[in-house]
Amino acid sequence: MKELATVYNPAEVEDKWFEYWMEHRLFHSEPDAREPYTIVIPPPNVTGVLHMGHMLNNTIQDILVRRARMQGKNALWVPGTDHASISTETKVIAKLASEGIKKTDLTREEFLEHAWEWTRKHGGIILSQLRKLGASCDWERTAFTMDESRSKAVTKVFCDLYDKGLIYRGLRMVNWDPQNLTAISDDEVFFEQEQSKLYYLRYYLADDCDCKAPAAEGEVIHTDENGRRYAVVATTRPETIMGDTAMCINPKDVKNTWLKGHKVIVPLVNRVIPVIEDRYVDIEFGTGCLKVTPAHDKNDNMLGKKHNLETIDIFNDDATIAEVAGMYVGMDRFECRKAIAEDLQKAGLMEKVEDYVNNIGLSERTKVAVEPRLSLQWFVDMKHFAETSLAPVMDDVIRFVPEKYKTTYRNWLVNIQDWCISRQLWWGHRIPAYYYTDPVDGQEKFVVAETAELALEKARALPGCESFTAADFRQDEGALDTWFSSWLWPITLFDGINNPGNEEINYYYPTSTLVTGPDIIFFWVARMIMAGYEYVGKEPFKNVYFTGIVRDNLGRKMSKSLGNSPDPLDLIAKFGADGVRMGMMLAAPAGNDIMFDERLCEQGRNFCNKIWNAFRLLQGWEVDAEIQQGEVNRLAVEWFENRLSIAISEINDLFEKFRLNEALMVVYRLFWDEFSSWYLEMVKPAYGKPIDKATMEATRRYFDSLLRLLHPFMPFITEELWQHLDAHPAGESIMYAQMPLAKNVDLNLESEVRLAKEIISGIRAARAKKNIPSKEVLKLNVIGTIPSSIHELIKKLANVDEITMNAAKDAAAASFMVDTTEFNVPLASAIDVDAERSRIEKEIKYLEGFRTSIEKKLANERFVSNAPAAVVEGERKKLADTLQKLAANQATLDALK
RNA sequence: GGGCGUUUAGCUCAGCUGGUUCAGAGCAUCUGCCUUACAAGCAGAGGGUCGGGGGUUCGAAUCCCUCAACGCCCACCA
Repeated sequence: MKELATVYNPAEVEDKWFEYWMEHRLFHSEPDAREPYTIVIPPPNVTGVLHMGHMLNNTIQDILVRRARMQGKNALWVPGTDHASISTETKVIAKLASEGIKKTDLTREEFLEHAWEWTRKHGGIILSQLRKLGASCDWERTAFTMDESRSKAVTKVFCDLYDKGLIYRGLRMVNWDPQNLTAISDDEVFFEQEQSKLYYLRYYLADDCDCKAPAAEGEVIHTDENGRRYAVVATTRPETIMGDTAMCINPKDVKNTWLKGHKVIVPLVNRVIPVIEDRYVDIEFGTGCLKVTPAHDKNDNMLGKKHNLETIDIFNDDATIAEVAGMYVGMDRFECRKAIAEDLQKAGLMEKVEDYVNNIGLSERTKVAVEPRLSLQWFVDMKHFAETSLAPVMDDVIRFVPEKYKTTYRNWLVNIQDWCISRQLWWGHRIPAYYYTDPVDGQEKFVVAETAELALEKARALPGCESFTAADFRQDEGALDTWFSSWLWPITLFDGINNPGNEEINYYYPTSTLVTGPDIIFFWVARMIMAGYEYVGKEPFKNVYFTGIVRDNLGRKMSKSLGNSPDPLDLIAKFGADGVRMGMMLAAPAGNDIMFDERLCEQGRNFCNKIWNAFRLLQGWEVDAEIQQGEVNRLAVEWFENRLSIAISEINDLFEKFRLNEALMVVYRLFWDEFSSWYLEMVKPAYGKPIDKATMEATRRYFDSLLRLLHPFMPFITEELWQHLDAHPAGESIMYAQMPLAKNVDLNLESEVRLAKEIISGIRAARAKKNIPSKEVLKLNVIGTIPSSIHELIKKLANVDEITMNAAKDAAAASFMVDTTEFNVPLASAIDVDAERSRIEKEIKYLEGFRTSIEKKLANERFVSNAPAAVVEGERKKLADTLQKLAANQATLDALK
């Protein structure tokens, strides 16, 4: 073996091993007799770039999948990308715009060609970045939500749900994105506070002449300088007055009873509208008068339906004022607001304007204010799905980690709204609805079918349509919401829609664990559960692990706009993939946000180096088969076996609870403290001396076990060293080495070595305090006894050449206590009597206080009678120990005087 | 407006159904060491009245009430 550098260099080994894993198809899985362990990747946007959120998410998935693989399961992690309908279309439009091409200049086919080109060019970048991280996905299975197989399934499901009556087409209020010119679902709208104005508008009575009755008690009647009466309406959107078709008051509103049964005139527009009454109106808000614009507000629309009001849609698709408005035509909605406000002012129709903070809905993608709009769209009836998908989560058939998200999930399901799935976009799965004009009644109708041919067939069966040809049909121009394909992901990856009951879906489904962010619990997680029960009759996954949000060290969310998100690839270049993985995981408490700091990666890198150097050490040892295993080595070997088992049990438990950061910390400390700082020091031969065979073999075995435990977290360095440790035939990998199992623990041995370690630390502390070099050999006097089995160990690690038990107290020695036993280290130089005395006095004071508190407790009749016997017994033992310690300290103090 | 969560050492977090000296870990800090695996290291040390207040209890970081700060989700009264 050639000499290894003193510093681990990740760049030299990472690509090499990834290629090795790929070359030998070690990530690949096929159904077999083993228990499956399946993870499907939350597909990142096909044209996206890897960010820290992906890093965290995918590191966790990789850890789970690698561990499962090493536990003998048939582990499969399926990668893929999402076509991200709106996001990608927006990007393509922007790219075309930069070339001076407008989407409207292109045909659907031309546009899609550009989009595919863009996808081919940028798609897969993110997947290759994941490889850098070491992601052990079965890359041969890489899927795309819009590839042939997935597309076919999406269309099939649409038709099936339509046939079942669970998908319908209807005119509904939807959230309209006037930039992308498409409807979006409720979940794609986010709200932001905005500093705006509340405009108070005058609505004159239309029939003022016959209602001059004096104001009744509590009435608030507005009258202008000419004695004409008017109502005042407060609105944030004066530009919608052209769409007003009523004014509404609360029937219980005393202020406004004088308006009942009258008609008012819409300012500027001069249209006469009725005053209606509805309890919906908040008496306290503004003046208690609400202008009703059924075409442009969800609640107004509800009122419109209830009171049979006319609906005037005054906006074009792009939220400019439409022809029907009759004024301000072509003007942008916000321009129009300004213009109208001015005109109202000039016309004396503006009572006042107040500053007002309100929440406005913005489109998640374009950040443009959403326009509530009546529109013919396709919806999924969610009531049915809500019924099937609530119980499994509440009953932990599907386990949510952390559990708190069960509540979130339930709240959403019980208030569920129908899902608007149509988008006026081209990039996506085209809606398989075909429109035609019915020759019988001349009405526009449609058929839903998987293909145009089937649609034609279906239509020909209808009366009067027997002679239809393809030319009589027009396919719906819209595409489906991206999530309408994502919700099938765990099924379509195994072809479970097109080919139900096939071998793969039967084997890999339900998948084991889904790792994703809580931000898409509704978009994706909930809907996958719905689709899972609908199409496979089983839950899509057994566990859902929700990761936190990655924040910077100031607690700010990492984002492109803030520029506080490091480029993951830069981090990998700097610290190595293993270092970055470890840095992320150290900071990722189960279910909480992670406060990421580059220094964590530094810690990861340092750890790699520690592992590397531990390997260099044992690699340098020479074995002499002739020499016998000494007492110290025998003890050390047995003891570390114990430590390993204890740690393995802890790790198993932590993994079960998805507390991966804590599991990592256990391995970290096992390797660094127990193995490197203690075990290796225990068995390390003197310089230039050989080591016995038994110890060497045990040590190599332990190192091997440690590498296995570490491998899920740090795949590269562990593979590199595992391959160095022993010669393996080509194609073998630590990836398939079995995870070590816990053995029975010898508690007696454990406590003996713990005692030895504390004594050694005591001696080292005495050295440090007295500035005694570690090379200087000392003696140890025990004022009492310790097991003889640990004498040699103490001598070796504390550099002591003689241990005397039952020794007399020596006032001139440095002293310390472990448990109730006192130890003296005789010193050549005089000790500082004053300092020593004051230290002991302090100790005595503390012990006295402690004693008093226990005595008080034991003197308390209610404690003794109420507390469990074991607790009382424990207190008695504590008291006895304390008294013993006090006596020892007092004796030392006396001797110093 | 409704719901959920967080608050423990300088930082990031553990502390389960109250009770073993329970106040812990890692990092950072300080002191001493270039000891022939590793200075990206070794050895040692210091550091917190567990957000505030009240209550239950023999006993509270842990249970209850209340207040405060921060964060997230849902709703969206014009």
